[in-house]
Amino acid sequence: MPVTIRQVSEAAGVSVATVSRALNDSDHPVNAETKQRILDIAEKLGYHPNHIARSLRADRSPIIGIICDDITSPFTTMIVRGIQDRLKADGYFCVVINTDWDPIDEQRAIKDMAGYLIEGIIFAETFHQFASDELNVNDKKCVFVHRLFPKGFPHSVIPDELYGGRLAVNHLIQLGHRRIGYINGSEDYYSSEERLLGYKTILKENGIAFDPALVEYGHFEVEQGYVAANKLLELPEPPTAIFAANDLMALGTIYAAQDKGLHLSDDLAIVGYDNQRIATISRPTLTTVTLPCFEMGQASAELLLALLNNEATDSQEIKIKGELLIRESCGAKTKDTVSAPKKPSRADRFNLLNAQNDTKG
Amino acid sequence: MPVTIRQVSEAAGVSVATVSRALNDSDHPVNAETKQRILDIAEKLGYHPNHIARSLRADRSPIIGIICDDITSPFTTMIVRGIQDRLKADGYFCVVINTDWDPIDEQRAIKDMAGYLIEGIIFAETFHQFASDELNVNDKKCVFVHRLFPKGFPHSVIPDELYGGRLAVNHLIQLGHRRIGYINGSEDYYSSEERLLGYKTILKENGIAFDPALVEYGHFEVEQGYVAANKLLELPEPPTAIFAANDLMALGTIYAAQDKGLHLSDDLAIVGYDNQRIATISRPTLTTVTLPCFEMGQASAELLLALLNNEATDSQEIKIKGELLIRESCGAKTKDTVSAPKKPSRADRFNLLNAQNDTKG
DNA sequence: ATGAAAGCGCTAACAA
DNA sequence: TTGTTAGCGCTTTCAT
Repeated sequence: MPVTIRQVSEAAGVSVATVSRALNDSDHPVNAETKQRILDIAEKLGYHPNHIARSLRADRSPIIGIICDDITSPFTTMIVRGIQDRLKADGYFCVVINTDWDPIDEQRAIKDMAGYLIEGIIFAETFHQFASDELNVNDKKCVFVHRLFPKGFPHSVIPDELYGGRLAVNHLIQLGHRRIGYINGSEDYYSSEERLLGYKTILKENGIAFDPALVEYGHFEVEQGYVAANKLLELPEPPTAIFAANDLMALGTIYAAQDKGLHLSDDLAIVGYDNQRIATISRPTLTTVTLPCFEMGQASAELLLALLNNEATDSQEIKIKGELLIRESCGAKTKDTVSAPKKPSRADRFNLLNAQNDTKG
Repeated sequence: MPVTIRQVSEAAGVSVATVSRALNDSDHPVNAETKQRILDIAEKLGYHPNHIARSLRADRSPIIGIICDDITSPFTTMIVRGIQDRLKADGYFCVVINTDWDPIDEQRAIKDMAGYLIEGIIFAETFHQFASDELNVNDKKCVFVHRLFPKGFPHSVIPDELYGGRLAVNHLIQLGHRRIGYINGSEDYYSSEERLLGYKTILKENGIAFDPALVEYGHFEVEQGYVAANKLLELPEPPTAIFAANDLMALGTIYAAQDKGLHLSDDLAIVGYDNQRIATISRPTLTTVTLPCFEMGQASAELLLALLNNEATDSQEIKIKGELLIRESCGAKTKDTVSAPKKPSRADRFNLLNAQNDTKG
């Protein structure tokens, strides 16, 4: 049976109110000695506050809900981690619910969370926009990170796609390329439009004419990158560099170039996007623009905290910039290659020492 | 302001007790008509139960804690998803806490969770074993999935490593290979020992003598697979097939073979382990043994639920079997290659229809 | 079949 | 500076 505030009060010979005040650094004055004694006794008795009782009293609980379609998506995972890290610093728990793209599920999740007096909800990479009614009813504070933005919910965090497109293409231009192909993402995506805009503007700023023939589209899979790259490489005047809208299509581009007997990165330079694991282990390793998911998660948590404190009540759309990671695929100087031995992680080192019963595989 | 049971009772002209009974399908008899009326009114008023109040009363909350080192590790993510899915079916929320390999953090996490009247904790891939005191103090029910097993906590779920090793090597033997190299994981890991045992037993069962020269070790990185594969391929009598303890080292093996001008999979067959994303996009795609993380997560949730119902009180170590996925790297027949176009996921299809404001990238 | 009321652990308004 | 007490929303015992 857990120790309660009452038991502490009896042990200390004071009232529960005094104990509560001492334990919570209340504004209400408490004698310093008494306070210390209470703290000691609480410690000795192994007292833990009952958050449930506290929440019932306060009509709010230190839990934030994260609703996503599937935490298993690598981007979502990183966003969730960013949120958790930021909120942990403020003492919040995170409840994560997957909806598997089912708006009905999402509605139920919102209801359930409301029943738990959850203070706010972050929607992370959930690509549908039907659950708004439920949200309005329960008028929770909420933030949307990297997803569709329903009307009337003005607090969101997204990556700066235009900037990312500029970063990638600028790098190729700086390396001397003038004829640069672009394998864009699906045609009507926000990200695709923005990155294409970045591609166009940076070309223009460098006095390079935009050639529509150099733009292909794919839906973010290796094979589609392969097909698109083949089209580009078979143009009468093929590009000397290709920017792909994600690392998987960049890998498809590598395969296409290999099949044509091109030498990477002399005959063809490639820049990817996302900085997924594949970018660090492909041959050549991929120069790529990061999709700053962790930072986006942190920013969304930060924004939610501001909302909970009734700051930042006006509409806010925060854009997070990614960065360019230079690896081998453009031939630029780099130290980050597959043949460089990796420094073992903290976990690895621990495992090496304590692996007797270990099941890591 | 959320609707309470009191408001429903007033609207229905009955006592709160009756409402509570009606709402909870209580054993206590309630007039059928009255019950229906209460249900209707609750529905109309938009009543949601306040879980916090309910938990305070019941002295337990429908929340399960998941403690892991880092949810960002792909295996951990899948385990967590498996847990969530299984527990969702029973109406539990999951709170996920990352400890970043810090045992102090883990202890604090356990304390915090206890304060939330959490019913049980699942430790998923946390590779240290210091937090046991805290656990004992709070005597929560707990299950360990794919991690170190502290003494005295007998409920665990792990992959069947021996079986996995047998699966991989058996496949190679069936394809006619007699000289099979093995790039094992770090030497003192449980998984390494078990898989090596699988390798040895299946060889023996097929009348193939064990040759220690065919076994190398690496710490699960591409580069270490590359180095180990080179050693094996430079033996006086090199293997015709190599089994690598994870997909990354299998990729290193592909690179080593390529650098030696070997043709995959005619000159060298390769089997990996884990079925990570890379296995589906490498060239050749990797035949691999799955690490059944999702299923392990489900099983651990199942086990915890049994514990909470006071079933399964005796010691239990559940082993989950992976399966062999046949792709290109052994030359066995397969339909699963990189050039096969992928069927768009449900999410993808949705996005194609609703991508106006989409930020996917 | 229904209701009244106690009480889960805590905080805060009010009293002393 | 400390104590007393009401009450958060709910379930359940006891009474009717």
